[in-house]
Amino acid sequence: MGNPKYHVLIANSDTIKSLYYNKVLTSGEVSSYTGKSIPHVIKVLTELKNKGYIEERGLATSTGGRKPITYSLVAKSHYIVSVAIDRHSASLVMVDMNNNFIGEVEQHEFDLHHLSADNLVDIISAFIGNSSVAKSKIIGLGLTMPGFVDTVKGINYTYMNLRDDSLVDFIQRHLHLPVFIDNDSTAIALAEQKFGVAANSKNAMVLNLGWGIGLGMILNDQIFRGDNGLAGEFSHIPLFKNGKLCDCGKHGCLETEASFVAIVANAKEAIGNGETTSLANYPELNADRIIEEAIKGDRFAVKLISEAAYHVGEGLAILIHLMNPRIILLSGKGSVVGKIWLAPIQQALNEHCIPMLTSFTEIAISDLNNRAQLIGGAALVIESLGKTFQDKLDTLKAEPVNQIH
Amino acid sequence: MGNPKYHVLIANSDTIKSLYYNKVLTSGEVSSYTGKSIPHVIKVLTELKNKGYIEERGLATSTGGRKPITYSLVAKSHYIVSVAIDRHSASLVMVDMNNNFIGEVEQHEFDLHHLSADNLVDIISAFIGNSSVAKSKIIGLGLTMPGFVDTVKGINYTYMNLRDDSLVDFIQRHLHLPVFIDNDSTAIALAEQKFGVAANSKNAMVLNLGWGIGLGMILNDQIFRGDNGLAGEFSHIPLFKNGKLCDCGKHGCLETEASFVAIVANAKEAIGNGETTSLANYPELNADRIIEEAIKGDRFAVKLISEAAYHVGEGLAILIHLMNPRIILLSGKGSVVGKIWLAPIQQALNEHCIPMLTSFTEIAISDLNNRAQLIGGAALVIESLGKTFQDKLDTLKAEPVNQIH
DNA sequence: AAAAACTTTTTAAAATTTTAAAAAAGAATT
DNA sequence: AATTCTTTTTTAAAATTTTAAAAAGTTTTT
Repeated sequence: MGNPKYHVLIANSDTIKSLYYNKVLTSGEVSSYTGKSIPHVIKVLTELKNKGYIEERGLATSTGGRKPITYSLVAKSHYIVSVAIDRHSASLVMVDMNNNFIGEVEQHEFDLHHLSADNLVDIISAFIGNSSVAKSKIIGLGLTMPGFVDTVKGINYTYMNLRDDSLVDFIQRHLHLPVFIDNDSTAIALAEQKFGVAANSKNAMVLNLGWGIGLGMILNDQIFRGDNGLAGEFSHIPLFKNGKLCDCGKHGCLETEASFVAIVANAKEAIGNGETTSLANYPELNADRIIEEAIKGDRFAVKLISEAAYHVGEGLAILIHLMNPRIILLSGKGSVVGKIWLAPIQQALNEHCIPMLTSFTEIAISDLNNRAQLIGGAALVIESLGKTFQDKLDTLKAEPVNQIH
Repeated sequence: MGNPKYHVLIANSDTIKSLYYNKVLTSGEVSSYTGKSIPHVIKVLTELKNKGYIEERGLATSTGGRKPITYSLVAKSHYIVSVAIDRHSASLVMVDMNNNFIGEVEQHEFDLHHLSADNLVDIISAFIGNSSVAKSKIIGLGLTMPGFVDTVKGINYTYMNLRDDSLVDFIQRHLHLPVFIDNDSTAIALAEQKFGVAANSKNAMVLNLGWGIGLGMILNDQIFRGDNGLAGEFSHIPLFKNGKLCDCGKHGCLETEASFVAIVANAKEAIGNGETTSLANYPELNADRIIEEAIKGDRFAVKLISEAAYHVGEGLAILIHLMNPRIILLSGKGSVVGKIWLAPIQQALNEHCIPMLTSFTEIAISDLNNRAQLIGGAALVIESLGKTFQDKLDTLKAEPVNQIH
């Protein structure tokens, strides 16, 4: 069964993680991240260096003493495949051990409802085959997508639900690679926690402003997924008595007033009533077009987003009362026009929150934007190094992973 | 500085905690709770036994092998003072190391808005003085109360806010005991996690059904307090467009429809309109009277609670979408009539939740009832053993705790 | 009743990890 | 330029903790 790279990565997972998330660290810094003593950390670093996993990166500056040696992971020693799926497309990218994207992000368009697990395996297989990276250097695949995802069982109850089989097991069998799955919004939160604006926040709410409004949560420095991985259904909290039917079958979900689902519906209705806007020029409207026109300055597009933003703020007021987060971070594709969301959200919070609570919570805009989900998918694989990864290899003993190499 | 009892308790805090929460354990069980090997655990247990902290409790049964020795904490080796405050009273009790209440629970009535820190110190001081327990055997005091509580700074922003001083530091200086403070609902959640129905739930929402509706959260097996200890303001989530003014200054809080605040207001209004109910016999109505009459079977009292319960259910529907808890536990004084709350809550969830989510969440009723907060206060002291306790002793070095002994 | 099977406890050796002190390297000060 | 101070790295000893094997105690089976 044994591929030695896994043993080394798993046995030293805390050190590997700290270097992956921080790029360049001194032995002292690794010591504080891992909670181990410096002599011990230096022993581990030396061993990892000798095995080719990490390399020295020169001396750091000092304020009056010996300059510390810095270390980082050897970027091209291993790779991770990140597959980010949304309701209408998949993005695939190869990520190296310094969290760099290798080559172009590959895009595929489809309707997620009609995507089969076979289709997906073919897409990923071809991507890996066409890449410049030897398959033996790939340590795993991070698959992130909307829906009710059980990360432990490897099942997405909403999409590609295989009944008798787990989606993750299915893909693993065909690709002979360890595969890890997570919800798209959770992946975005993970990316923001490790590489984004939420990096130093013990408690953060990360909004995925997309077709719906996803929510990824960082609580007590941990990603929170709920008891079955189904937490963060912000889009479907029952908030309005508007009678509007939601995709989920209920009425009055936040999504019916506050997401691009609502924005597009409102746009179409207003255009039908003769609203003068550049949006009227498009035969078919979607989130991307409205975002584009809002950036160009179309007043009506901005107004539509602002109205939705106020309703998002009403939902966030609830969230703040319940969770008392350090930061609420606007991320996902809609955050490209983050500034438009900001003022109405703040307005809603002023009206609906206890002032003491809002005073402790900052509202911020992501700088990872549409790369967040892909970064999160790769981080998901790194994050699972350690016990989760070992358990996966153990369960795959009978049917070994990576036997092709 | 040193009182040796603290050193032993702190150095072996994981073992002490596992025994306090589980009463009687074998070495193997302590090993799995603490994550240490059996030879190591046995060494620790032997040492604690020799020092008089724990004792053997005979052999446990076996299904075909050597019977394991069981251990528990020596009940009378040390004590904890638990002080549970609500809006109108304080309860004090002495708790031994087996989580037994020693002597009677002492009650004091007041309006919390008019209680000063000096008053409180006097009450606690007299209670300790009148108790049968030697002060040197008391390891600490757990103070639990409503309001915005910062457990780290030891401040309650809502009540007894001393401006230039922290409430906890103030009490410590006067009692010469380590003091730990927490929000009432959080304490109840802690009690339910360690000794109640939520004991085996990784994720639990514990409702404190009282004058307001408090919420204590257990997430990923940890008590969650938010970034500043202000999480769980379930009572004040803005949910209704009813225009009703809430104590907090906002309109339409959950509390305005779903708590005993609302129940009492609705009762008074209906009685004014001639409603026939045994509640009409009371000159002054409060939560306790309505609960009493509901238990006796007064139909109107039951109807009032049921209406409030439905609105609580509307709030819980939001909570389930956000948190995907394993269990929602009805606790606090209102849970004495838990069955009355249950059906309307379930009804609201059926109407407002995605069925997949409700299928994973159980609604249950506490069996700790009004003892929960006191148990939680004592558990708070035990839970802080380890780093938190050590930090407290360190900051008190200059002004030593327990120097009186 | 003796043997076998099983579980817990004890013992001893091995490993991991930390502490403390010394050495090395660089910056600041005289 | 030499000295002093600071920080990092290395070394060696001490401690903690685990692993593996043996011993002890109970129950089940023969």
